[in-house]
Amino acid sequence: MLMDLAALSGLDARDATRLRVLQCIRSQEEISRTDIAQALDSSPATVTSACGALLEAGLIREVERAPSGAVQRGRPRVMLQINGAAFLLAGIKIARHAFLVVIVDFKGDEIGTYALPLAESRMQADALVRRVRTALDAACDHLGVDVAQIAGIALGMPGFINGQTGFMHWSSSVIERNVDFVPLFQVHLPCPTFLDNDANLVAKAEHLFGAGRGLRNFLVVTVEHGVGMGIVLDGKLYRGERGCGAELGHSKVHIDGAVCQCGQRGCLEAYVGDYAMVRDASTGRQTDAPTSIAEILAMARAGDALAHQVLERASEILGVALANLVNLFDPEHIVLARSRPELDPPYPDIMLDALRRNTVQVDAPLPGLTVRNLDKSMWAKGAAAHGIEMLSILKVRERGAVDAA
Amino acid sequence: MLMDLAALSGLDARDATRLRVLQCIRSQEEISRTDIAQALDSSPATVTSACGALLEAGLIREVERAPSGAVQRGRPRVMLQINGAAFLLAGIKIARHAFLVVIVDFKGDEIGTYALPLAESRMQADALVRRVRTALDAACDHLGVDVAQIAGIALGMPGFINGQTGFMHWSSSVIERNVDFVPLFQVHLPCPTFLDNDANLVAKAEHLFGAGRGLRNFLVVTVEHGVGMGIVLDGKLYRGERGCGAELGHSKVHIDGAVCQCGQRGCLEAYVGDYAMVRDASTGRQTDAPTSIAEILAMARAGDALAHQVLERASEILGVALANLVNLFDPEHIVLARSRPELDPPYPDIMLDALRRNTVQVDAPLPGLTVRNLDKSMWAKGAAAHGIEMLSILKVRERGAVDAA
DNA sequence: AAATATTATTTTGCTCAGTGAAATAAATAT
DNA sequence: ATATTTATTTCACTGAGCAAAATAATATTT
Repeated sequence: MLMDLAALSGLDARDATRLRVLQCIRSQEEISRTDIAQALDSSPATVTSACGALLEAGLIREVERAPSGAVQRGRPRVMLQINGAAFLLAGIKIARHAFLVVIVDFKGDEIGTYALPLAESRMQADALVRRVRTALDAACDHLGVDVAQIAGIALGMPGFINGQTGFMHWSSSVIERNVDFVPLFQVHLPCPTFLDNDANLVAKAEHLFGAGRGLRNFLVVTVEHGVGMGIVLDGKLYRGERGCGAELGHSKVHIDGAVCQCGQRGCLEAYVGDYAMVRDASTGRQTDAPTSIAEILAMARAGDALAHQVLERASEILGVALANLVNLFDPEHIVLARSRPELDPPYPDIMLDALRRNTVQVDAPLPGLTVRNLDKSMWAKGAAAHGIEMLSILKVRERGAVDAA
Repeated sequence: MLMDLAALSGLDARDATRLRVLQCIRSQEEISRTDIAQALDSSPATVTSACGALLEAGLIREVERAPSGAVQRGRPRVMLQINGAAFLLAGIKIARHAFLVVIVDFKGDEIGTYALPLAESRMQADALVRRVRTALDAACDHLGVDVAQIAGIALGMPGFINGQTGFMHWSSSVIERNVDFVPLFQVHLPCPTFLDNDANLVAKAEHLFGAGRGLRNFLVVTVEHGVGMGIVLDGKLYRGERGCGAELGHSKVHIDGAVCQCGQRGCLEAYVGDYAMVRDASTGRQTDAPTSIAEILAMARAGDALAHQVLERASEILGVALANLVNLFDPEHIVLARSRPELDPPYPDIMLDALRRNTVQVDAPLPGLTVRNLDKSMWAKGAAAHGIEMLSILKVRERGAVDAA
């Protein structure tokens, strides 16, 4: 229901069932065995046995409190929920100028965050992994957590990365190309470590904890310095054949249009990315050129025509880009995550209007749209979500091994 | 491997296995049991039993002829292949001015085609289904096939259609909206009948018989009057949440661009669709306005600047649109199916160049591109492909029921 | 308070798809 | 002819998931 289970390596049918049950529980705040059976369309007997294993492993727990709402006749259902205390996990976003660490528990609740500033934005893979260790230790120290309690680490990084294998084809944060990080993780890090593209991880966070909870088809569009996208289709992340799809930021919105940081022309992010808006709003100014979206907004508010025009155009183009996504993917929902500050009126309306005017009209309502702030911890939380998912698999499998012994 | 089997209604595990084996055989010209076991990653025992059922049902057959190539030691493998004679099937494309019927056998080989011209391009659902019956009878008559031999019918129609349920939300060929065709089929047609969107069906045809054979992620782009797209992800057709995705023709390539037949502006097909090119190449001409792509090509060849410019622009825009698809979907392969006539040099190169220049650069090679002629029978063949797939399911299940008795 | 009704969960015995190992089949090599 | 090799089939078994029966825990009725 939530993830591609069959594709997970070395997971037998029983583990897959347990995992499905675990994810069903996670997708609700709390749920009874009967309801799980119904949700997964399987027999109560199967659910009982899977829950037994999960309880024994400490991954879930029974809730004492009576279920709220109208009291029913008959034996009351026992609600199950994720046992947050099962273990801790570190999500780390490899950003340009810092490593952002968030420590979460198994339920996804945040224990705390920590940022390790960086001098250089690109480094050798080996040095990067050592730095991750430094960041982890510092974060634990800062938050009063024993590093030994951390059961897993998940890293989010821009670039083309195969999240299943931990192989990085290219990243703006790493000097080398084509690096297999797995051996590096094994040498330098104290626990299982996972790596994936950062936009994918935000999609995963939305899928597990956010607006995408329980949805099968939705998109996450991230707008900050550049523009990224995560695609969830059929309940699982779509990565493309070579692992380099979802490059919305470099889809073309104009023939021979504005120059992009990638060197091509007419890329979406060359109009709506932070850097592009700053650049465009600075054109022709000798002094007082804006250096951030906040400054452009302030200037527009103060009546500056160019600033207004840049914001207006970006809003419209982003609306059109979202409309194109609706036309192509027809998703259930789109999450638009953009960095602060939020845009003032009338810009959001310009975007929504462009979205509406450019989607194919059918009877069915448009997909839902959630606009949310993409703060730094969101990225790291996405990494954590990925880690939770991967660790769930490990733990369930581990438990299976214990059973067998 | 080839299709979402679990999603098929009422198909138990055994039927699903048989179907997987059947599709594995279909995906190769011929294949031995051993190789099937390897391809499906299952045991030879399982394959033996599945093949037994399929042989008994007459859906496959053993090939007598010794396998070609170097003669091996040991017991020679017995090659299996689809038994084309298992049954016949009619694929029917509901086009604007005609019903195009193609009769194929179970292997997908064409028995023959037939076109029934239509006076009106839109009609009531009921009348349409009656006409389908007329077309079927006429086609069988014309091709010397007994209608009773036809085991299934598949219809392809433009519009928003749920291919699983046979429910049509909207179609340009039908006057009503929101029609459930299943009861109509039951009343008027002599055998199981399936309905789907036409671009999806072309994708299916490519998947079963064409350039998409054995691929998991590929796109089919159709360019004729308008622009359509079929998306195959993870081995199955992606239809979007509301069944109205893949509207590539109405994705926007210009803000406030050319007017499209859908009423919006800047749609891809308002630049590269046949109607748009004819319109644009006619602009400002009092006489000798072209009425077809062939005429525009002839004019360009004769040195007409406007005709050349229209062709050049359409080629470039189509290249950019394809690049955007690569950037978003990162498919294994793209099939570009366009109606005759083929474009002369330099237009294909302009398109390819635009494609290359606008895709995100990674180490991995670009997805493959097949440009193919989209003749009328292709659509109908797509319908037939869909019908074969659905009928395979029915037949396999039927056989299961016989076994049980 | 006891009996009854109702709903949730667990237990039990069974089914059946898929498997590994052994048997068999069909060819080549010696 | 016999040994070797490879493909396929047979057979006994495993194990996931299920239906039905049993049990548990509650509310309602008598």
